[in-house]
Amino acid sequence: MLDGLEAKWDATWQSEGTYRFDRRADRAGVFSIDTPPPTVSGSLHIGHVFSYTHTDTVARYQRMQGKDVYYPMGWDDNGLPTERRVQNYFGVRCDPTLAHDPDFTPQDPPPDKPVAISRPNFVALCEQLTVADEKVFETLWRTLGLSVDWDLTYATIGETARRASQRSFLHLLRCGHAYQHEAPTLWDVDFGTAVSQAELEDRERPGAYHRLAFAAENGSRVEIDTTRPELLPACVALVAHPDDRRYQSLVGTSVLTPLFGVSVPVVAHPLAEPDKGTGIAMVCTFGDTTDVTWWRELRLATRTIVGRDGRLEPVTWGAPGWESADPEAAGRVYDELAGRTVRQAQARIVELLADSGAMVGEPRPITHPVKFFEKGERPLEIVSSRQWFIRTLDLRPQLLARGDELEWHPPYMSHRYRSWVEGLGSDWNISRQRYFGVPFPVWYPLDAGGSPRYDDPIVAPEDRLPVDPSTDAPPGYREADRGMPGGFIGDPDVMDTWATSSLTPLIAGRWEDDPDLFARVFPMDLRPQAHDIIRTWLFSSVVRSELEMGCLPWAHAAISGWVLDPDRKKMSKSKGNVVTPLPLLERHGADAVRYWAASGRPGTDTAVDEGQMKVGRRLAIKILNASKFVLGRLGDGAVPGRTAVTTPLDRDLLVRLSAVVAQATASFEAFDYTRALEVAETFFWSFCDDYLELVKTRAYGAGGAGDGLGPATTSARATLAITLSVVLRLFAPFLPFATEEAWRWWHDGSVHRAPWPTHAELGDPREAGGSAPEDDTEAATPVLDMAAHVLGAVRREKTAAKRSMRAGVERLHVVDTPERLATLLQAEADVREAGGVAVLTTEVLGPDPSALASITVTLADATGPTG
RNA sequence: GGGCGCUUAGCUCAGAUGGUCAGAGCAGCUGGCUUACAACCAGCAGGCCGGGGGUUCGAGUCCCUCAGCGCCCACCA
Repeated sequence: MLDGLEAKWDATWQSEGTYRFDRRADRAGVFSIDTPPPTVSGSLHIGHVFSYTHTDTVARYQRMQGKDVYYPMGWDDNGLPTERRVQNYFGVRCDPTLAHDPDFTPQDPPPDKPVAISRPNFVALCEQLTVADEKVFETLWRTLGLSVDWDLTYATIGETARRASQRSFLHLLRCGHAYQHEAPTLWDVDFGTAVSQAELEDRERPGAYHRLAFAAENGSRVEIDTTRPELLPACVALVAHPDDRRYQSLVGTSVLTPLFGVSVPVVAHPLAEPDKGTGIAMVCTFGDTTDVTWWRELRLATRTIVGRDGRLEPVTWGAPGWESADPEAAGRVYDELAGRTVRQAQARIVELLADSGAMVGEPRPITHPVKFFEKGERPLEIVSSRQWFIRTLDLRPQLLARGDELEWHPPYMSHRYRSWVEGLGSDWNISRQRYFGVPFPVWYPLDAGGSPRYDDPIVAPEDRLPVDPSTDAPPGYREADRGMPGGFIGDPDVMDTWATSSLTPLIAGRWEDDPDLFARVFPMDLRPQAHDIIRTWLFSSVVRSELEMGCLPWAHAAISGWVLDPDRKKMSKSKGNVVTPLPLLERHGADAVRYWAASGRPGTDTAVDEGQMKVGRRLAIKILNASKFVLGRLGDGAVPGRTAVTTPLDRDLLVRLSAVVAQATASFEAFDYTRALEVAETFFWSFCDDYLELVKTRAYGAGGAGDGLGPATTSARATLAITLSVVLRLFAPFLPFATEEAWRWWHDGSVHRAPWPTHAELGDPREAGGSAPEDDTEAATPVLDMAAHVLGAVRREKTAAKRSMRAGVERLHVVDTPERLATLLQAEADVREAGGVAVLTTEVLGPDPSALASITVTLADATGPTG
């Protein structure tokens, strides 16, 4: 019954342009969504389906509310994940020193040993592969029924995105918000690139304290603890807390490093922790970020030894900056270390220290947090390099204010943003020493000696963007001048992937490329995203919008949770517990999977639950069945309207439905799609179980034939039609396929373009029936509740007697208050029909306070009555 | 070390501003081929709302505290 609906309606929606953005609306009439561009080089997993469904329910709701929904789809294809995938897929590696080869084609099958190719060739392969990946994603999204306008797609490596990234960078450069700086940089030696604070993660790693003895001027020994003895040659000071009495007399003096005999000052700084190790620490250039702080604030010397490849670089002991009490001895020791990785060097220097007697005791193993690039496998090193930065530290007050201004769903997610902004330690490093990314649109002139003048960059003209300085020549130069003395070189770096992703509100809105469109969609209404990238994507987007536009990029941030595996464990490739969505979609259908996704509340981590999907599938089937049934009762004539609803039971149902509409609407306005689904579902099941059973017969019409229908029948038919229409629309955001199918059985257009139901549309059915409009507050026991109550008693009795639901009831005797009995009698005929009751008698509850209401059911052809 | 969230029937979870709030759905059990629906329907059973203390006439619902679980952040000596 459900099978095949996905393909059928996807094709119809596409051909009818159901989700096409129509740019006639002004900003107030538009609901714009800054859709997260999924990383296409990653594998599809169920988490994508989860959060994108959340957004889609909101998009569909807004569309039905009459908003022109701007719902584009981006593909995040720039950056490291794509590079890695291309290297493996084609068996290539990028060598930026090579020239572009226009005739290059990748080998098939890929060679065992990677072929070195130029950056333009490499980028072309990246583009080729991502296009194929994007097709796979689009197919999945369309199967899932995302109401995206598929004419509005962009890629983060695409021309629009490159132009926007470069243009914004040039703006920042002009205003001084971007700057270039040679400084200690967190460096991944395997990827050969700098990384930013946002891409770090701490991992607990085993290490060891090594206690080393330095020689003080007075001949005594000063002992420090270090986990990185291999950095001893890079030691530039010892540091203690200013209040630490043990070391106060040493501060201001110098000590000699063991093995290398370098004289280093003993200094004081409040960051030194008296109870950590011996309370006095060795400062190296650079072992960790605290070293950088000390080095910068105390203006210490610079002696760097770790190179970009993670190995110790050669050093000339005795040369300026490398003075030693015994340069020859220092040189001999250092020769043992140079060229080794930090790990190898550590093993060797520990032996040398032990032999020299400078090691105090044995190394003491500990575990401690070590900084890693989140995608990396080796601890980060800190090396000195030239990088581009965006000033974020100075911006903190504005960023905090913007965070308060943004409406967070759920609200507590704002804490993560706040704590991130408050904890910022450095400006945002946006340059990466990689290849598949947006290049910096600058060149550097070469002086007569062929050295680049970095402080005098040549900036690309904005009307030429996007440019690639590795293949394009700057204004006033010819390509032949590249690399020649007096010529130029291009900036070799590309931007951090977040430097582009942070502009998605601008890129998706076609900022400056299409100012008319941009004015209609920006600032966007909604940024949906997961909570793990608040510090990266959300944060950086706020930064860029603040600097570029001086406002928030969106009004609302809807933060979705993660999908956990069925055992509630976080899914990860390494654990092998990643759930792929396609088999689930095939097994249960898109509506069913969407139902499961929508049952995950905003911000809540949710486990994959096929049981929920089965429930969703059942609901979708029920909707089709109930629709078929209702439509079958409506007869051939015109469907009567709301004014035909006169029967108390029917009016009661619509009152209840009106409340459901109000709740669902309020929930959607608060981005609580789960609640909206819940209230619709609860109503729908009771509608099927009780109301449909009660009016089944009446809706047929007594004599059946044509024009002789009584008002009771007309009332039932009107109620059924109105309710079905409203219910289908309430479910449309969640189950777009089943609702569309049922809707088109009796409508021409799409349910997804139908107006969202309103209270006004349902009206006040009491009023329509001409009775007691003031009755609202004193509804007493609604007719439907009373009828369902009695019907339930009849069912219970039949079940207890192990009889069929079709079994007749000889006599039904109800004892209750006069008010409740009166309510019941308003639906007497329906109750009797639904229960198969021959005789219904009532008895008013006596004044005796101990008297109890009761229902006595006497089954036909059966034994003992009970109550 | 700081912050945030969670702890309610076997399972997954609802329970605004404290007073029909002890709920739903799965699973379980008992029945029924009821002319919309057997991938269905009807019914039943199920919990001292993590522990302790407090505020209140009254607390899953507010405050304090303890214990687990999860996540985010943090300067690697």
